[in-house]
Amino acid sequence: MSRYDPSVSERDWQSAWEAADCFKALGPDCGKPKYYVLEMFPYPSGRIHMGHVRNYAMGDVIARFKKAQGFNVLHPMGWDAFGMPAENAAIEKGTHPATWTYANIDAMRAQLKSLGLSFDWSREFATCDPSYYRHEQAMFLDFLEAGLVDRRESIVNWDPVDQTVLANEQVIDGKGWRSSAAVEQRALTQWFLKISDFSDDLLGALDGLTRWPEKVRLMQANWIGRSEGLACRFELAEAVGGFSDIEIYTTRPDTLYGASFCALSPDHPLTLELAARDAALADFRAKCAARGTSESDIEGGEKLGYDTGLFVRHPLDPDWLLPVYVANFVLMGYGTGAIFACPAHDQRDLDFARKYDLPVRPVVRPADADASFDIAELAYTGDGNLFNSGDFDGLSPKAAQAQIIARFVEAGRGARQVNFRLRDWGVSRQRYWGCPIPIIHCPHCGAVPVPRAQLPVTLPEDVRFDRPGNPLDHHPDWKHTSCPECGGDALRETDTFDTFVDSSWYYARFTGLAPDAPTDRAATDYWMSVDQYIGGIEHAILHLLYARFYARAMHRTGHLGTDEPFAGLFTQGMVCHETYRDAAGNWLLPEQVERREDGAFLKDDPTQRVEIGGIEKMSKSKKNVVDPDDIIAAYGADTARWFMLSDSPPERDVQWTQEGVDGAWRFVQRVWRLISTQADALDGVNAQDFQADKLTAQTGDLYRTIHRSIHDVTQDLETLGFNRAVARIYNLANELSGFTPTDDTERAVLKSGLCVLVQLFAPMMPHLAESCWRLLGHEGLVAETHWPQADAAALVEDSVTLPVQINGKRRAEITVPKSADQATIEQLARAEPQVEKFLDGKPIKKCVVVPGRIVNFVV
RNA sequence: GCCCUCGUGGCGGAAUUGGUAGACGCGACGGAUUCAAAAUCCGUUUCUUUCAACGGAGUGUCGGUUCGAGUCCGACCGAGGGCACCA
Repeated sequence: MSRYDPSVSERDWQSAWEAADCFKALGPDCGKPKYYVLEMFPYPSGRIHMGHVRNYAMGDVIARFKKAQGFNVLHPMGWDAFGMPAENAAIEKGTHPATWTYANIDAMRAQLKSLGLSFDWSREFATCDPSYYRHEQAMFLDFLEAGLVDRRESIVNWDPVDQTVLANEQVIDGKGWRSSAAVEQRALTQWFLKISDFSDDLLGALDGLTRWPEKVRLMQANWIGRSEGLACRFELAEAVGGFSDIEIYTTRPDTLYGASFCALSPDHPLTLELAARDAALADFRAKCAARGTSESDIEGGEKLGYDTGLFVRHPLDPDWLLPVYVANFVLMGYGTGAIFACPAHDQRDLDFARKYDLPVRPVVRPADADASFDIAELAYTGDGNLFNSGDFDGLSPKAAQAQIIARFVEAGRGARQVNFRLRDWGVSRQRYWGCPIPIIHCPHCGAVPVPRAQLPVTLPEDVRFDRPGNPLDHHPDWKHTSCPECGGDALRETDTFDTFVDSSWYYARFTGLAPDAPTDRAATDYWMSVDQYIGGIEHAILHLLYARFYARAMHRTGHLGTDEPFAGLFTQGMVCHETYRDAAGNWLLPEQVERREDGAFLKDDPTQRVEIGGIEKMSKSKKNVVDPDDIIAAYGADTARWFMLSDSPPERDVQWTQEGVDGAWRFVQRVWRLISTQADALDGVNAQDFQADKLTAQTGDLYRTIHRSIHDVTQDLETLGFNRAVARIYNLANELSGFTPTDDTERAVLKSGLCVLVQLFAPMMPHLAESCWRLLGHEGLVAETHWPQADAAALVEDSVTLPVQINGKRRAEITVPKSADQATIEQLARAEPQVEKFLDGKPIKKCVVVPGRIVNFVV
C-alpha cells in the first residue's frame, strides 16, 4: 500500500475546486441563508507566516463547515497594501513601493493558494489599487459634507534630521530610529474624523455585540472611557494675562477637601502664556516635549512638575490657597487640561506630592478605620466614609460626589459633566505610500474638496526616496494645481490617510465591487454584517473601533444599512516557537539547530552547542520562524492546517513544535491507511444498508460513537472549539480502526462511519478528505456534500453511570437507568457494597442526588 | 504607570459551566514485528505511601463560600497583550 502523497493530490484537488467554482459566493436570490466569514486581510510583507496559516485555517474551517450546512458563504481575500514597510524598502533597497507591494502580493497569493483555502478570489483587491482608494476619497468628501470631518492642530513626533514625522514605534529612547536624532514634538494642522461624536453610541452598542469576546468589549469600553464628574472653576488669587481662573474637570469631587495643589498641562493656554515670560518654564516645556507622545511614555515616566508661583482659591473655602504647578502627566487632550490634585486618594498625585513635598490630607477612610487613619506610600482609592470634609463628613464617596456637584450647580459655579477618554481620530500621515487626501489648499478659498469628477487623486509614480521628508511634498509638480473654486494657483494636500482608514471599510467593499460607488447597496444589505470575523487580539481596540465608527459614518452617508460591521468576532492567539542562539549570541533559525536529548547543537557542526532560549512569538528579529512553504513542501498543507488547529484552544497562543507536526503527519497517514485497507472490502457496500435499532451490542456501540461524534464535532465547530473537534475526530478514528466487521451489516456500519469521519475532518484537511472520499467510492467532491446529521435516537443513553461521594469524596460508582428517580438512585447507591463500607452504619445527615450527575452522602 | 487576559501531569491541553480532574495528542518507558533499522501495532504513564488497594495528596500560592470548587469570592505571586503614527 502506498503512502499518501500530498504534493500531488493537493494541487489536483485545488484545481478541481477551481474548475467546479466551488467557493464562489452566490447572489442574494439563490434561496439559501447567507453566511459571511472574514479573516483580517494581511499586510503584504512578502511571505506568509505561521500566524497567517493559523488565522486562515480557522476561517477556512468555518467557511467550509457553513457551506456544508447549506449556507451561501462569502469568504473573500484581499490586501491591506498601504503602509510604512513599502517606504522603508524603497529607502533601503531603492525599489518603488508599488513594485515591491505588488510583487509581494503575487508571492503571498501563491502561498495562500497552496494552503487550499476556500476563498472567492474573484473579489480580490488591494487597498493601494486606485479602483479601491478612489471610493475612499469619495467617501471622505461625503463625510466632510456630513460634518464628520474636522481640521485642527495636533502634536506629532518630529525627526529634525530626517525631516519626517515618526510613528511611536520609530521613537526609541526619545531618538529617531534611523537618524538617532533627538525627537521633538511639533504641532501640525491635520485632518480628524469625528469618532468622538459617536462615543455614547459606540459604548452603548457594545452590549449588543454578544458574539464578541467579553474582554474585547471591556477593552473598548475602557478605551472610550465614559466618566461623570464636575467641571468647575478655581479662581486665581491674582489674575494673570487674560486669565482670572482655571477650569478643571474631576471625577472625584468628593475629595475636594483633600486638595493639595492644582496642575496644568504643559500645553495649557495659561502655561503657554506664562512660558512666554518665564524662561525656566519654557525649558520645562521643552523637556516635556522631548518625551514620546504615547500614553505609556507619559504615564510610565517620572512625574515632573514646575511651580508657577501662582495660587488659586479653593472653591469651597475662599481663604484656602492652593499652589499651581505645571505637571507632565496632565494631558491637554483630556478634560480641560487642568486638574486639582488630591494626593491622598490618587496615586499619581501622591507620587507628585511626595516628590515636591506638598501636603497629603486624607478625606476618605475605610468604614472600619479609626481617627488614626493616614496615607503612607499608597493612595487610598477604595470605598468608605468622608472625614475632614466639613458638612460632608460621614457620607460615602458616591453620595458626597452627588451632593457636592449639586452644591456647585446651585451656586452656579460648576456643572455636572460627562467626559470621554476617546479622542477624535487623526488620519493625516506625512507619507507617500497611502491614499491621498482629496483636498486642495487655496490661498483665497482655504481647504477645498477635489471635485468628484476629478477622483481619484492618484499617487505620482516618479518619486524619489533619496532625500528626507515626504516625497509627495517635494515632487516637482504633483502638488501644484488650480483651485476648483476660484481657478487660482493652489496646492494639493500632500498628506495621505492613516492605513487604518483603508481597513475600516474593506469588509463592505468585498460584498460587491461596484465600479462607480464605494458599495453596492443591494449587496451590502444582503451580506452585512460579517457573521464571523477572525483576527489577532492586537487589533482589539484601534482597528475594531475605527471599523465600528466607519460603519456608522457610512450608514449616515447612505453607503451602508447597518451600524455594526462584525456581528461575531473571534480573536486568535499567536504562534510561538523556541528561540536559539549560538555561542556568540547570534540568533539561529530552527532549521539550523539539531535537538538532541543532551541539548541542542548546530546542524552543520554538531560540536557546537546551541543555547535554547524562551518560547516567544515568531518574529524575524529573533529568527524563531518556520516558513509555511517549507512545511507545505515537506508535509503538505493539510498537515500544517491540522497541526495549527489541534491541541491549543484557538484563542490562546500555540507553540510550533517539530513533534507536533510529526504527530499531525502521522495522523494523515493513519487515516489514509485506515481507509485504503478497508476500501476494497467495502467496495459496493451501501453505507445505509442496516437498521440502527437491530445492531449487535458491539456494532451498536460503534454506531452510537459515530453519531455522538457528529453531534459533538458539529457543536465544537459552531463554538469554534477546533482543538476539541480534533480530539473527537482522533477518538472516532481510534474506534473505527479497532473495529473488524464480520458481516454485511457491520461492513455497512463501518462504511458509514468512515464516510462520516472523512466529512468531519474535511473542513480542516480538505485535500486528504477528497482523496479518501474518492477511495470510498464517491464520484463528487466532499466540498459539495451536505454536513452529516446525527441520529437523535443514537444520542440517547438508556443508562447512566453516577459517581457516589461520601463527604465529598468519590467512593464508588453505580449504573442506573436514565429514568430512575431520586429515591431509587439513593436506594441503589446505599446498597452498593463500597458505599455500605464507608457509611459504616453512621447516621446520614443529608443525601444530595443530582439526577444524571452525582450522589453525595453527608455523614 | 493605566487597562485587559491567562496560570491544570514531563509537554500542548480536556472537563457537559458548581458535580468522577487529567479526554485527545506529544514525549517517555516496556513489548510485538524485523537479520537490523525506519515505519507500524499492543500496553504503561499526575505524584506518593519500600508492592498493592475501592489508602493519601493534587488544578500558581494563601484564605473564604458550598453537601461538593480547576470552575464562584478575596488577597498575593508569575506570564502575556493593548496604550491612539506598526499593522
